[in-house]
Amino acid sequence: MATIQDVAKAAGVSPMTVSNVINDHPNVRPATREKVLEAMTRLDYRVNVAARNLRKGRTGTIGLAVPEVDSAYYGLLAATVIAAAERRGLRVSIEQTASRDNELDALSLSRNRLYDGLILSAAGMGQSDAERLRVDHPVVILGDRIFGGPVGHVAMPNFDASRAATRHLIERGCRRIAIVCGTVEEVDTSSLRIAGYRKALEDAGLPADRALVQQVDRLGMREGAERAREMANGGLDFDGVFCVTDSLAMGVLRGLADVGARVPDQVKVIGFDNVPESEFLIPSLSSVDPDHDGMAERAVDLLIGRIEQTEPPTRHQDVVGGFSLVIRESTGG
Amino acid sequence: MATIQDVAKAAGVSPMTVSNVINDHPNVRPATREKVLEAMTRLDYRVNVAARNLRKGRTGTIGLAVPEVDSAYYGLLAATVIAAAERRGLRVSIEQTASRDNELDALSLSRNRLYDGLILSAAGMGQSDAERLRVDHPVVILGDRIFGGPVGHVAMPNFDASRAATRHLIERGCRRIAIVCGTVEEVDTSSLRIAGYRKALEDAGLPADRALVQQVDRLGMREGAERAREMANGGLDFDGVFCVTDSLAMGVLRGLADVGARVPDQVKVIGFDNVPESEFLIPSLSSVDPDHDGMAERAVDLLIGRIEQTEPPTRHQDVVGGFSLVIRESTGG
DNA sequence: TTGTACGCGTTATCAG
DNA sequence: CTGATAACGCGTACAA
Repeated sequence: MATIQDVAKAAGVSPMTVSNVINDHPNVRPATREKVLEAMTRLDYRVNVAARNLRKGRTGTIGLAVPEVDSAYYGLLAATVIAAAERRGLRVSIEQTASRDNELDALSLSRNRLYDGLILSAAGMGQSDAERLRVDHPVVILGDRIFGGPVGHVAMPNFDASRAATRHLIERGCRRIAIVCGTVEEVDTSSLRIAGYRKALEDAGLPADRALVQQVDRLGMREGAERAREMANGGLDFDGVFCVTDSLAMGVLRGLADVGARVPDQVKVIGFDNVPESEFLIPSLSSVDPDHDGMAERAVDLLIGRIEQTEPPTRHQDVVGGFSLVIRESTGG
Repeated sequence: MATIQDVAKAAGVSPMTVSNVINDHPNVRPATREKVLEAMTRLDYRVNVAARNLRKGRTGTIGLAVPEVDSAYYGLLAATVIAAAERRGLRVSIEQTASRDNELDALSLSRNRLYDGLILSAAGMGQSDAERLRVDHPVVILGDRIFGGPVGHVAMPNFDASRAATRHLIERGCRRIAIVCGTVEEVDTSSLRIAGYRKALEDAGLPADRALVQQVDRLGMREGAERAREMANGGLDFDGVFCVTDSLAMGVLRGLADVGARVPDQVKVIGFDNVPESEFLIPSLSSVDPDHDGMAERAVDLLIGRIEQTEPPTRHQDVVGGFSLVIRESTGG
């Protein structure tokens, strides 16, 4: 593999000149530039990014750490972040954190030195881990659970959006509304969404029946389907379901179909995330549409601010995204 | 940011000893090791991966380049490759190629020097690009289109699986079977799947009606839905649809619902990829289940072989994966 | 336009 | 056997 020195020698110039050509620096005579370019193609030269990164201390790449790469939501999130970063001239490398011990690996792991900064979509991280985030590397959390840590933080409008989603079900005539959510340990996505759900019930003067709060281990389709069947077969009385993710909702729709419950006639269902699939389900799924683009933009901007040092790296920043409701067939369209 | 020198100084040893401690090399007395570890925590030392990579010429990470990160199939693919690589002690960084000029960027781009090797899931790449793959870097193509290039290649069982899928529709009584596929330019996924489809029709003595070959720009849900509606509204006579991806099939199911066509009674639908969503659709989607795990394993193994130089880096290797049919409601399963 | 030092960890070589 | 010293990987900032 040819080095910049080889090219320099072949072109009869100094390594520095080759570097100048590569980086489109001015002050290189056209003739010289030609010679260098010719030598580069002849030797099939490629810059050694490791060397460049080492010297520059910058990589032009940010990392995006997500719990899973194979869920609709995180796929959407990744695509949105990539688009936002690209508009700002940054590349994105995605890494999956799930199979490793925990998300903190992605931070503490020296690996983050390969990135100018890291956007971390937290899932299994708790408040207690917040302090461990006190790294000198630029980090922005995209998601929930972490509050007040020394990092940037772009959060979903969990409470308000969940309240709105639940209110929508109420407006459509539901009186016994279940929520399917994750197990609640501390302040996290599920607990905030439950709070919004409860608030909406309270606003409407509906009783909060604990039996209607259905917690599952994973927020996946399978868990949604199983739980929906259990709810129906177990004789639970409900006429609406608010699912804290669309994946859960997809499963719930399927589970309800399995037990012969008609949606939206007998049960109305609304999800959260508005993943692309929602529009094409049968019935199509009503969902909370968080402002994915806006949140991704904000996350990238926050991160750039930290990278550029315009923000003290350990300062806390908090941003909450907007949302809208997308009403489709599953709530009577 | 502390360097290894700083740690050495703080611990009163040489940088070399620190390096030995970091890398668990023997020949370090426990007492010395302790001193070094203490200094490391005290200074909050993190190895500079850029420097290490530069020196070692290895990163322990492979790249995975996919056209999109937000489709069910590529998400699944990524998760599978990550799992396979992890079993072999390799990390995976995912990059999206779609928004850039073309997949070749991922190769020619110097960036690949950050990875020990690259698994490239080709989509827009044609035979003509094959030669440009003649890089000295370890590359394995996971997908289709490229044949005989100087790279490893793990292909889907396109022909056989498509034939089997179509045959399945025939066995279920379909006589007018449409195929929804991508636009065909050269030897690619769609053309191979069309060939398998045609072969199955031929085997059964069914005529090949060109009107039943429905080509769409993108293999996405929206395109599937639109096309299904057009087919039905346009008066096309069909009682079965083979979609070359599950995403297309999801859209087709939705499009058929829009026009009131009952699946599987009036029209049977089968997809390709067996993405996780398929199981939970209503109706659940029959699909070709390629041996994702096996293919990912093979791809990673091929790549490792090239990285370890046990294979000449420019040698061509070809592997075709296995498959099975998963029969669900959409074909009367 | 070029020489030189530098970024930082590791490999090779050498001394205790 | 433990540890130190020096050179190296390769591209770039800065002074010349």
